[in-house]
Amino acid sequence: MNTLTEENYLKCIYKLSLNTPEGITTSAIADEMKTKSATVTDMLKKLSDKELIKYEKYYGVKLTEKGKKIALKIVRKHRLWELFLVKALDFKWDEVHIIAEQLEHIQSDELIARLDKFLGHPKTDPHGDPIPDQNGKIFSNHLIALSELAQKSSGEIAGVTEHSPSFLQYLEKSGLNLGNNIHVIEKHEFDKSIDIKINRKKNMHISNDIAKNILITTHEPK
Amino acid sequence: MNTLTEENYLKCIYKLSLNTPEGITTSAIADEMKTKSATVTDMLKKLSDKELIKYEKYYGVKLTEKGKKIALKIVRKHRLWELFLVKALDFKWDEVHIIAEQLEHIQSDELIARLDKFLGHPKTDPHGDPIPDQNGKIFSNHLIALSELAQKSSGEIAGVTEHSPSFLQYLEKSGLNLGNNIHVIEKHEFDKSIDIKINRKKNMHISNDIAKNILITTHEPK
DNA sequence: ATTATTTTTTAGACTAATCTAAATTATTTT
DNA sequence: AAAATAATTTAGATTAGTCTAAAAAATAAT
Repeated sequence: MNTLTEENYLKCIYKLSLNTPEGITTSAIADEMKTKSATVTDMLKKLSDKELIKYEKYYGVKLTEKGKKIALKIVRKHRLWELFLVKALDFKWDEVHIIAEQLEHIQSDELIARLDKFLGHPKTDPHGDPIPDQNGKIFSNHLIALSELAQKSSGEIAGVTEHSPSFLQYLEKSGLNLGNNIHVIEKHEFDKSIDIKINRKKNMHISNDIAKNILITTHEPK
Repeated sequence: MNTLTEENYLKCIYKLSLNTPEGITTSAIADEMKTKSATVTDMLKKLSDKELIKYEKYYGVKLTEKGKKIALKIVRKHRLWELFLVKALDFKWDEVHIIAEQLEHIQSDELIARLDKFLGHPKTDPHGDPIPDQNGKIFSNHLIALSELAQKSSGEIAGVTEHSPSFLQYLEKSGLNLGNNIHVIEKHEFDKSIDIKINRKKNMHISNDIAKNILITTHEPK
């Protein structure tokens, strides 16, 4: 079994590997974990001894299959708990992250299996992120950022790439919710802001900073 | 905030104080925590510095009001989570203790409040133990051990004082469930075993070892 | 292609929680 | 009441995770 800290490092490395497939740097991990590089180096040695990562000094780091499996299990637990908090306990989607960061470390395979069943074997969490299955497989329904959607075309909001409460609260206030249909009316060249129509009703103007953090599917979501 | 280990010591001291109101001994704690007396002594100093216990060398230990409040909050969380596991996730009552020991340390007052609401503000956990309220108040409906119930009198099963899976599984197999009506037909002097009738139907003979771990209320439980 | 800068690692130290062994205090026995 | 026994505390060591400061390696700049 791994310690809570080890689990958090694995999760962090997995998360970083989504954007940088090769050689995650020590400083990137230190940054994400809000700790110092020296601390990270020590932990990398430990994880390497356990064969959870492949680590070469001064080069960078990559999860092994074993490490990836553990990381995906933590992600699965995190997302199932987030959905539970929203669905069963009526939390709002911007309030659940911190609590799920604790719950994701509870050790019990039976518990995860039953939670999954309780929620009806969901495919995505409250932010639209896919929930890995028991084997760590992720159902990916190739999404694109709203900022990349062509003018005059449509899609549904399927997720977000930014999870801060302030961003999520902004979306909520603006009526931009998971599953909403979005039609791009016009894209403005100079600042990359766009005019959109939500659910064929409400018109709205949003900045590129917002648009690039909203994920769109051109098929039915969920 | 207190560490997980500190929380477990407080919970342990609280638990022991129910049977031994004054001066919990170092060795009793070491026994319960499955650790060594020297380790306990160190922790007692630490908890004493934080004013969570009153500690006098070579004498023993007692929770302060502050310490008791924290202990009761952990007990509250433990019992709410146990009930959640049984009610919502269909766990059996002998499977929930180990998982609840982890869940009880999740830090979020909002989470407890919502869990409590989700469960309908319950008064007792799946073992019949009372759930302390937000202020740490425990509703006590003065229970007696089945072994103390007089011959020819009746009551309902309201709880247990032993939580091991083997004991709970035995009860289940025998049809001795929370809320069942028990009538004492005869008490045998030589081995203190008793003959009972369950729910005015099934007759049964049980040993004193079993009877003394079953709690009875003479009024309606719950 | 040297030099300067940045990144990474090593070395040494600290805290929390634990242990064993030795010393101290309390309790029990005779 | 003194000796024997049991319980408790102290002393010193260990492991996990963290830090700062210094050394080493890699990268960037002139």
